[in-house]
Amino acid sequence: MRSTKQRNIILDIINSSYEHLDAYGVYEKAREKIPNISLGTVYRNLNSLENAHLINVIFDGSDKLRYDRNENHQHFICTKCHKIIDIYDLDFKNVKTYQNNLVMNYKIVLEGICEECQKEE
Amino acid sequence: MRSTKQRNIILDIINSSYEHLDAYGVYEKAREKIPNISLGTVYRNLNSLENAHLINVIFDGSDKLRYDRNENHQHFICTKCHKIIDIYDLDFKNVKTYQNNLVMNYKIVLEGICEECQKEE
DNA sequence: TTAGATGCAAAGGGTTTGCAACGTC
DNA sequence: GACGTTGCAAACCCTTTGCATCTAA
Repeated sequence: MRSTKQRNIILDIINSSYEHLDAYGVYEKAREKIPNISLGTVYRNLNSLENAHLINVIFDGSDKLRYDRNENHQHFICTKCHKIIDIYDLDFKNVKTYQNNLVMNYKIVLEGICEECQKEE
Repeated sequence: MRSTKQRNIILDIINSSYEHLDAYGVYEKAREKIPNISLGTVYRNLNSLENAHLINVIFDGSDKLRYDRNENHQHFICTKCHKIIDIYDLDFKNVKTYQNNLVMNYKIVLEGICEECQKEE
């Protein structure tokens, strides 16, 4: 993965933002630095940065994906307005509320390479 | 939420399946019971069943959503082939592998209603 | 030099939606 | 009878992709 001006700026935008931007939000911020950057470039870089584990994707329950710093923390996501709240102090025993947010359920996902895919190539 | 033949069958398909079907997969199975059911009806019911917390949505990293029983368990998701493996015995301390699957990272999401949305209506 | 990256625009495709007819309560 | 639900098809819109050009290494 080469280092390009576009890729560096996109990574910097995500690393310095706490807004959990979607792809278009990243695009808008990137245009402030590179006015003629294309949305396709933003999408391609978001994908490659995520594959390289340099950023994270969040599915917030809406129809678009959102992007986040690669930093050890968890999320509360509102199922009504899709707000994402960072959690740095998760106490996982009997979480019924987090701060003043009502927790209805939780999801834990382990991500990785399955047994079959490890065998390939 | 009314009880309809379509909705009952869709719920039954998900409750009796361990395949983590996507919407089209649910549609195909539903057509075996109701040949003229429409894909729109499947989508609408998947959404309303999920809002009612009767089923769960899984984002597997591909471009489509997948649906799952509402039962207390967790998932391993392969980032290459998007296979989903049910986890019933998660030991959350230092998970580097789950069975023979290589775990690269994990995500914990609490879902619920945020403080602001609780005030509305 | 050359393989990967970009800009542009069009295509793709999963999901949503408008509407008339239907079914549930 | 009122209103939620369905079937159908079209629209939506987020995301991907083909291609010529550019650029990092």
